[in-house]
Amino acid sequence: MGFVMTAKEKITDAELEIMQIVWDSGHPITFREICEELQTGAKKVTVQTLISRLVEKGALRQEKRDVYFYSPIVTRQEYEQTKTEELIRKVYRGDVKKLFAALLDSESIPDSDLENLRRYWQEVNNDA
Amino acid sequence: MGFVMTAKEKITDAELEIMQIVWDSGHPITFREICEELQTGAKKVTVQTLISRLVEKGALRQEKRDVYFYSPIVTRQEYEQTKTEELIRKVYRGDVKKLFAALLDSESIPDSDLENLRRYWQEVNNDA
DNA sequence: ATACTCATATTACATCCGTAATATAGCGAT
DNA sequence: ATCGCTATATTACGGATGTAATATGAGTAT
Repeated sequence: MGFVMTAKEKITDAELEIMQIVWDSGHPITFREICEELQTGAKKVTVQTLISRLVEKGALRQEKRDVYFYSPIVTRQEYEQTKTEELIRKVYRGDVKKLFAALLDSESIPDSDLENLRRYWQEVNNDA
Repeated sequence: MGFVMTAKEKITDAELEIMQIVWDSGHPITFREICEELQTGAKKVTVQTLISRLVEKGALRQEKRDVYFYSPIVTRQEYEQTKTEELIRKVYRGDVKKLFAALLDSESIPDSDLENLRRYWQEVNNDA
């Protein structure tokens, strides 16, 4: 019932880059490691700000060892789910079929997936 | 490629409410009509600001008749497409299959669509 | 000890976004 | 001519966001 939703929905684009790295690494990681993985070219200080905000928001857990270690509180699945539902709700106004239609049309979708999806679409539209 | 993208991607949530109304009405509509359709409870002045910003951004066209009439420059399809690709790129990092997985798992998705989708998913995963 | 580097904290700052107050200009009722 | 309403324009303003400068304190190399 939308109780934890607040945190997940509020992760911003720049913060998401951080979360992706933490999610990818299956274990608690340090500031240093995060910086090493980051592709964005942001200054270290900037990365620190983003991490701090994620901790404030309750998206990351911070454990003090010798140095801070970070691990996700919001899981990747939760986040993906939230953002997907948000897309359906806001953009497609609840109509999932329209999302499918867009997927079928997408140029950013590779090859084989598309072909399968297309077949599926035919089926659905035949008995509808 | 990617030449008009700027405008579409930058339509914000509040602005999207306006676009949805303009898209729904198949013809150029006035400020008054937009206000009547809007559910958000925003003050008229606020609606004006949003419309102005949409015109500035090149999402809406403004024609002076007796009074201004607004019609979309960015189409609903273009917008849906852009936002969907954005989701796949940023959240799923290009992996469409993961989007499907999330759809299958979604509690916010109604009934029969889900059942069809589930079947499709089985097929795909059987020969993969 | 000194000078450097690195982790962390505090503060800054421009732009965007949601929301709106205020101002002006035209039209219709009196 | 005047009052009031409506359409449009201009300005405002707090919070979020992306980006970062500055400060501080601990550890390391010399």
